[in-house]
Amino acid sequence: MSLVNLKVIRKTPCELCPLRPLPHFREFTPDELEFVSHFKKSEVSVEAGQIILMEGAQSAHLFTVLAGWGFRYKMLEDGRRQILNYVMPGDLIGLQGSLTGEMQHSIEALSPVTLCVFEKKELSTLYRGYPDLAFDLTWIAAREERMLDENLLSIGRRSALERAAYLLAMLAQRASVLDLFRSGRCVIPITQQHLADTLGLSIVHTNKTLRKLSDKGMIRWAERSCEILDQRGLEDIAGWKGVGEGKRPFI
Amino acid sequence: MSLVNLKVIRKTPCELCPLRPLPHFREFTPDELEFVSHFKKSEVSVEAGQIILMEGAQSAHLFTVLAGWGFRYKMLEDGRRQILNYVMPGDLIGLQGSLTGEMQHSIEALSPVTLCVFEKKELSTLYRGYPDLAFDLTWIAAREERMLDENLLSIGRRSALERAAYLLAMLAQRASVLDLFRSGRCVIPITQQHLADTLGLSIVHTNKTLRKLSDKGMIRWAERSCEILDQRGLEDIAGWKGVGEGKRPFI
DNA sequence: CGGAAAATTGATAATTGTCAATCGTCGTGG
DNA sequence: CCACGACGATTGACAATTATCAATTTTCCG
Repeated sequence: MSLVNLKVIRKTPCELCPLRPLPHFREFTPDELEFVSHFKKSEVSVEAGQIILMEGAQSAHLFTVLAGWGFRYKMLEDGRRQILNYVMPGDLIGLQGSLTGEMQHSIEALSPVTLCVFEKKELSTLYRGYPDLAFDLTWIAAREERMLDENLLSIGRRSALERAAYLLAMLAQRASVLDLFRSGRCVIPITQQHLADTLGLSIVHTNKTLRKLSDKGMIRWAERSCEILDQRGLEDIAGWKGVGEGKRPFI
Repeated sequence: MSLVNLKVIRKTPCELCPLRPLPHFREFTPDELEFVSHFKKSEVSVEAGQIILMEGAQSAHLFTVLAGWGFRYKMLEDGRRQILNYVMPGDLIGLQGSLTGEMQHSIEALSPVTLCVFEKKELSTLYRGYPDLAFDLTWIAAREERMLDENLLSIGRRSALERAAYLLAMLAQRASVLDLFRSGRCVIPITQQHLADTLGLSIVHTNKTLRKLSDKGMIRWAERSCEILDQRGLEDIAGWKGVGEGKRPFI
């Protein structure tokens, strides 16, 4: 079981979900909202550094991130790690494992994370009774696919500097539509080791690459996290124009 | 419109689908089979080298590959190309574009390809009336996600030799469960430029890397395609044990 | 005030890319 | 039938990028 280190806490009613009011997410019908409210079984919190889902596990649950940052990754037998994508509030995790039986990747918390807990076995109820939500689930899977396509393009064909710029710009953009930067400062809770394992670079070369971005005044490191000072500049280096996602479903 | 160069040909009835009898695919109920039969509007064929779907297009259709090989890719503005994945019989293409409105990647035929044509706007009928098929669609999207995860791990963390071995072993495995190698010989219709653009390597280095695999007697180039002679050997080099997929849905 | 984890740096090595040819195959037109 | 051109495969020399090694230094946290 993969929930060993999770702490169950009280459940925020879906009607009061802090994410739903964001203009970024699609509206629910009252009917859907009620279903999801029942679909959500509880809420758990995880500390930074803990593993939320482990490759090979057969979890009975899936989760939506309510708060905090995490990352999905895979490892080779000799320990090399590749971070596949990051998860942040509104992201559904564990769907892949729920469908195909066994998790093919692991997920770890980057910061303290709060999760809504759903039961895998109730998915069939969702598919039978709520076709719009079922559609949303496919949409969500397709969105993840699109992000992976972008990452693959980046790792396969961009230089180290372009890659780093793309990654940071993308993270900043995803976070900003979630209104995650209340402080006005755009801070990503990540270490250089995480970035290296995402970019497919060594830690040393990652450091030297980030140094170039620092020298240009585009980012700054502090408190084991990265502050984005010039998102537009990063996008220019990457040759990437942020995706103007309209509304997006979530569960 | 993206169907400019497609040739419409007669429609093979789904009841006589040559793929369905394969042990690799899940069974349909008679009800589902009838729906899919109506869902399928026609059949088109595409020549090798032609583009099936273009990034940015808003296709009204989605397709299932009935025969032939193709590949999904993205390009940077300066022409650098990254192949994201390959498509082969049984694969659904265009789903991502159908959901999010616009294709985010292109798809090109590697060999002559035959496609079943479906209409995007009838997806809602599917979701409302056939929850099991809706579930399958999500499953299919999750499967693509899983393959991308593997590719990302490979490009990010494996050496050139390991990467090439992984890619060829993976393609051979996917093709073999489709019974694509009737001749007894496992031949992949691909050029070294395609492999290079998949592996994130230059064409020259790809050539030198493949040379090492040839020298070991694991592969052989002939007629602009790659014959796999020692699939197990490739898997060993890659440190990858083929996924033992059980039955898999398709539409 | 430690001690551990993260960030940084310089030197050197390994990997991979670029350039510039050459060769082979195959289809086409003379 | 052969010359020709296009495309793909191949090769060697050299350059650029990235990795590895081996410290330090800094920051964080108890």
